[in-house]
Amino acid sequence: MDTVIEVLSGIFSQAFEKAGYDAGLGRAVVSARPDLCQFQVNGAMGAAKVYHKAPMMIAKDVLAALDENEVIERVDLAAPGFINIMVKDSFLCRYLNGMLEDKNLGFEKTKEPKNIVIDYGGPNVAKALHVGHLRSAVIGESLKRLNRFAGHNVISDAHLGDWGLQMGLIIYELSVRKPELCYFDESYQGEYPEAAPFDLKDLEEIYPFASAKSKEDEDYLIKARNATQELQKGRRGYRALWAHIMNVSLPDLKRNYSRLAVDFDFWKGESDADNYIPAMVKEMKDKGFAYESQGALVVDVEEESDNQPIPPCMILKSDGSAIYETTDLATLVQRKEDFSPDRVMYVVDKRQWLHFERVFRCAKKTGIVDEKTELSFIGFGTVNGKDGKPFKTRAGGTLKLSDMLDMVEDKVSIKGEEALGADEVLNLKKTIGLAAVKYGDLMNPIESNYIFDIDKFASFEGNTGPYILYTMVRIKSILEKLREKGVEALACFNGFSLGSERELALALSRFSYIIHEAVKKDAPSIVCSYIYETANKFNVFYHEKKILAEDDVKVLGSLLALIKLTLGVLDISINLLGFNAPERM
RNA sequence: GCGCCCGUAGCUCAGCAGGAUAGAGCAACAGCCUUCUAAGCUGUGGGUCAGGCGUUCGAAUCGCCUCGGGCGUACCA
Repeated sequence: MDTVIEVLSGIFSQAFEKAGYDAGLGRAVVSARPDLCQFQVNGAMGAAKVYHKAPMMIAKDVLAALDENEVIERVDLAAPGFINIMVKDSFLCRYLNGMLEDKNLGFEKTKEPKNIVIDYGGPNVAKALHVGHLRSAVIGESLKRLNRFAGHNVISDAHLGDWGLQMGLIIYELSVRKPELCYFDESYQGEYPEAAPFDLKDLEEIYPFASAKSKEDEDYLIKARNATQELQKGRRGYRALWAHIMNVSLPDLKRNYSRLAVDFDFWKGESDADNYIPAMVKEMKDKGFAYESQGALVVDVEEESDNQPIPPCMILKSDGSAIYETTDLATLVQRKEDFSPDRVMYVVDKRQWLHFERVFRCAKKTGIVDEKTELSFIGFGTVNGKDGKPFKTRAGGTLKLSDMLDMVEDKVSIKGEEALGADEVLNLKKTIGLAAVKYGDLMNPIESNYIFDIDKFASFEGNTGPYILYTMVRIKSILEKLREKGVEALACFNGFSLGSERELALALSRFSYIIHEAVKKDAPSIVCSYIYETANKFNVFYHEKKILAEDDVKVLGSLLALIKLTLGVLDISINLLGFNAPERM
């Protein structure tokens, strides 16, 4: 199904063309003045410049050229050249009935599916997920779902941070604490123990400790770097420790992501790129791209058009070990082999812009990816605390993601809790809390910083995830009662009696357009504003009309269709955002 | 230094391929539950869109400048 905007744009483009103007001027948009019209076309004013003619004259020409159709109820002209459009209720009903019959509510999948790899999550192993990891996970998951819904073939990859300095830091710190372990004995020839010499709690303490120490103690940092290098070169004991770290850490990461309803097709990491590094480096050298500079191996990526100095892309550090540019490049080699992607999206902190700019340039320059492969940097803003600085707990530390979720869930109070089973209450808290957190994040444009205020997140009033869920639960409750009355089959749009009903219907008719926009712009926030508006319009209508009290069968059919479609729109939308609604709350 | 981002209501933020009267939420105040869940709905107050200049019939939106804040700027990720 074409979207309503497309239908109107089609009609007006034809009219512009027929009247002798450029067809592109006929683009319709949703009205900025709902008191005057439902849609508008502003092309007459744009055309005035090009055709040296008064906008109103052009608008009149267009009006005269308008073909008869079953869509438009009325067109008004307003100074200086606005074309204001009202559509026929009959058209709207036909359109909405079409949506109702389709499982995707009239949304058309792309005719040119792409292979898209989305790289998000990016957790460091051996380090608890904290609120800083929230955005990548939540945004990436939504972009994955949006692109899949749009018909693309999407592969999600967590891209674990498991090969860099953080591993060397842990290994070195362990060697300081427990030098007697066989892993550090280079002459050791036997099998290493199956059990790790540490547990999750130890790891969560060791990494921050080592990381902090390396920033103060240069000698310590050098030793950690050495450990990193030896790990990468394949020192047996270190590889064994690395495997222990992975085994201890990964299940916990998976638990955490699962709690966020975030899942990955692949849990590959930087370490998986390791096998691809030697050949990649050799090729870059052979082709003359990579050269030695200050002891390190680099590829120049600066371009003439740059308005700032762009440092070269570092392929190997001066000690020969890999840096995150190396692993990101090698990962592109791996992804090309495994998935031949048309597009690779990186959902990462926007402060990493320059890093990815260099990686992308280097990948294209050296032919790791071809020119037409789209490499997208989806940089998100920082999560700040109330003070406007990167979020910290009151004690000054980072807040663990799981603790944050616990806090939000604790603040969810369920009405009539006594009447429900303990399990249901628990599930409700999880469902509502997750909606609050995800919606609270996704409603912000990706690139914006936002202030993470736990009280605000848990307040659940106004424009929040729980508001959307609450609206859906209201609809489900009515539908359930109508099911009991056995009238559910009547659902069919055949007209509108109330203004609020038509308002809601118009909002529903925009569903496909909104999803297309969100996909095109990589912007889940567009879906959030849309469902807030839709839920709000439903609630206005809800207060105005007692659906269960309606006796007229035809009217009831329309009302039923309206709320069913509202639920459908909200349901698909929140699923694309990455959360679900309960049956009651 | 160079570059990028931001500055819109008391607070937190939308809006920015120029378009009509700049929108939400929170907070404040006033209403609405014998009737489908009040986590809701209605209304009121609140703005030199940081400031200046320019382009345009029209600028929060585009360009230039100034002021304020944040971030980035080869061996962390």
